[in-house]
Amino acid sequence: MSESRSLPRKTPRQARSLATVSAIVEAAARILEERGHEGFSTNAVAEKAGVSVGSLYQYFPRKDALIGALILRQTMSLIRDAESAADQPTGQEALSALIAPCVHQQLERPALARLLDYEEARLPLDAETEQVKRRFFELTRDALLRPDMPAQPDIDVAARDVVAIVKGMIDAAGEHGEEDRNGLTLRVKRAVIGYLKAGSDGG
Amino acid sequence: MSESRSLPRKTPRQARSLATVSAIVEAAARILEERGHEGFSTNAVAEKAGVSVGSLYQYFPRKDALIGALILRQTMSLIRDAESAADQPTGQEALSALIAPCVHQQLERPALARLLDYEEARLPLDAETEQVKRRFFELTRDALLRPDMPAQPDIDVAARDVVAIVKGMIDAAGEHGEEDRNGLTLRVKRAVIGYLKAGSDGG
Amino acid sequence: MSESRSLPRKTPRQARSLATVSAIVEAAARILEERGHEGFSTNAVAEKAGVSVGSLYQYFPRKDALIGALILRQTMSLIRDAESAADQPTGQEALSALIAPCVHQQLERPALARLLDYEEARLPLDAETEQVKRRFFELTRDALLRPDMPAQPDIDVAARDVVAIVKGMIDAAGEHGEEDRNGLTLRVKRAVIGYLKAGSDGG
Amino acid sequence: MSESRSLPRKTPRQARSLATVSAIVEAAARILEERGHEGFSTNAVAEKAGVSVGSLYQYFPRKDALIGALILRQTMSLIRDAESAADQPTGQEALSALIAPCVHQQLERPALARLLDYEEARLPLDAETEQVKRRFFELTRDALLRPDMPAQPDIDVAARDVVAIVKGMIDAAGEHGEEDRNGLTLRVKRAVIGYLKAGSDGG
DNA sequence: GATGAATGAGGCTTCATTCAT
DNA sequence: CATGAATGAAGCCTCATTCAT
Repeated sequence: MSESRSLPRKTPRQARSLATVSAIVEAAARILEERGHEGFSTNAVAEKAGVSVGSLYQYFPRKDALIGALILRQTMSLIRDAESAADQPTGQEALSALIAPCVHQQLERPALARLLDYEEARLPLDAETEQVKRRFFELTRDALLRPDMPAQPDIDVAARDVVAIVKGMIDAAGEHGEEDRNGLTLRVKRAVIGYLKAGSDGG
Repeated sequence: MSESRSLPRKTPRQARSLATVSAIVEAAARILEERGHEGFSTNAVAEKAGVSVGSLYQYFPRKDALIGALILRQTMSLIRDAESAADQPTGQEALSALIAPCVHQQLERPALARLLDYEEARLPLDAETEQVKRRFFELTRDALLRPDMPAQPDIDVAARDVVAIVKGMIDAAGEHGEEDRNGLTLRVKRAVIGYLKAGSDGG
Repeated sequence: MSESRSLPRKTPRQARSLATVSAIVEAAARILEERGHEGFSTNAVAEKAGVSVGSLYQYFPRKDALIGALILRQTMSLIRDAESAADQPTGQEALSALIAPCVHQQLERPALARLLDYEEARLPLDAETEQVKRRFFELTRDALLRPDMPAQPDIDVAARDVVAIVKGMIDAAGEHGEEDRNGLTLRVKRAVIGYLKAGSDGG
Repeated sequence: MSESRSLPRKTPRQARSLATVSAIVEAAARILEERGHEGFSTNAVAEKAGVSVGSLYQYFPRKDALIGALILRQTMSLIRDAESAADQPTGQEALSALIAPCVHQQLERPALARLLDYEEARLPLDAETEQVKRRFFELTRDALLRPDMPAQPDIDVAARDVVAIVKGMIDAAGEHGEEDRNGLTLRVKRAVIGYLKAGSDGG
């Protein structure tokens, strides 16, 4: 609905266009990582993608749309992995299935993750992205409602807090250059469980 | 003592200039809040501060120095309040004394806090700021070492995680428009305690 | 081949841009002549060239590059004419063939010549310009080595002095508003011959 | 008459002021040498002179006046030494007495000399400076009129050419980093004599 | 007279965006 | 559709000059 902000101005029909679009998006990611916000210019992205600026503007009506597309790409990639949480037998396992992809994505490209985080807060996101993000929240909420999880007085607040804890810890780890994904995943899960337990008995 | 990045290029000698400097810093804060990064221009800051750009550059050698000064100001303000943690009889109370000022600062000016957070990661901080930040970390570490706190296998990791949890939760709250400071403080503390307990018995 | 200081940042591929580039260079020359260093601004040059500043910066990465290109243009123009010196049968004629183009260029646009002279000393020249200048020196040296020229104890010193004398006299003439090119050429040649004769017999 | 351009706005009566003025002028010289035109700012000069900008403007109404004063200082210093030419018994000796101070001044501070040369051409000089320069020209003319000098068809043209030759050679030497003053003086004299001889017999 | 804080016009340069080819 | 030259508003920053203290 507010598509003008981040969706490609024209949905690519041909394979070539698809390839172009994803080359551009990946180039955007790389420029962002390598040069930060300061060096993130449409010309730089086009050059790295091996296309002309004109072509870039064929698919992305404005600079922000590039970031929007990037956010969508990363968020969808995250949710694809996180969906498996729904299939886990226990809450504990569901939680792990949620945290692991987050850790993975953050430590895979920490600089990118951090920058996109910032952008997510700044930019008006398009409907699709919002929906994907909502889905992640729901998965979290559902995991917390599993029978093996400590009961929470307010499940929405709990879910929000859990997401915040996960985000906060993982982000700090990325910034700190941490590389032990399993260790980090464990610590994050421990924190979440600790929070849930502490909250279940009236806090 | 002096750091090219964020310290005033000229230490103000006259009363007039002291006023100018703080007017500029506060103007920078306001512009950042109201217009975000995009609208944060030296001219805008100077105008809002009621001085000329020239004056601004008399005290801040480059645009980034404004942000640096702002970060220092906020960090020092935080630490001033947080120092009381050292005087608390118990770890529990020390923890509260640490969390409360964080919550206060974040909810007081959420947009500003979030933007400065981003800048802290991006900018090379001057020595003074680094030291103040280290001090906050030490206060946290000391609190966790109190006898009434669950013992941690690695105190530094624990302290870092605690800081990350606090930051993550408070930041999310600010973004979400939360206003109940006491409630938030309690939830954060609960999360921290939960994490510490979960961590003390080997996870 | 490429030199960051004065070569166009982008080699023009289309006919359009070739025209743009030379329009810019000529505009630079004119602005320099009409307004001197003080009035030599990129905006002024762009305006006089009838293009936008952006276009100017598309081809010249910095202001100095404009001057560099101008120096190269003038030096190449000079050498093109001076090359005929190599074909002259006698040293006397070769000398004339060297001096005449210098006089021509200086009196054609005296203000420009003088300013560029100053810039040549100030700016780091790119490889191509250096080479062209070296070529001029070699032509001079070769002329002095002809059999009809008085033998010199140190041919390099002699060549350098001759170039200095020529430059000094012509520059002064330009500054003085002299217009009689033939007269000037003769006087300069006389000075050079006088110097060479005086130097040949041990000084 | 056109005093506004370079004379101190107020003639210093007190010893202290005199000291201040010459400190400023020398500071100007140093800044010019060390940082060239680009770094030559009134603030830099004031700082190096150890006075405030305000004080500088007390004595020099505008930036150019600094350069004007510097030119005057150097020119007067030159003429002071060159005056001895008038006392020499022969033209040959008078010529040497003229050339030597030029060589001295140029090689003493080559960068400064070259920059001032450029300024002399650019700036409207005040009456006093003009007069001092004229005096140098007269000394040269008189030397050429001595009986032991080759007769010249046009004495003014000859004097101008001689000055140009001297300037050209000495300047090139300074630029080239030459340090042998005696050798240079001899070569310059040889060139001048050569020119004069060549000119005396109708070319 | 001296000081140095303040001014603000103006110069350099970038970069999102358009559009002729 | 692709290209890349062109645009020009806008941002950063300097520095000659003034003036209140």
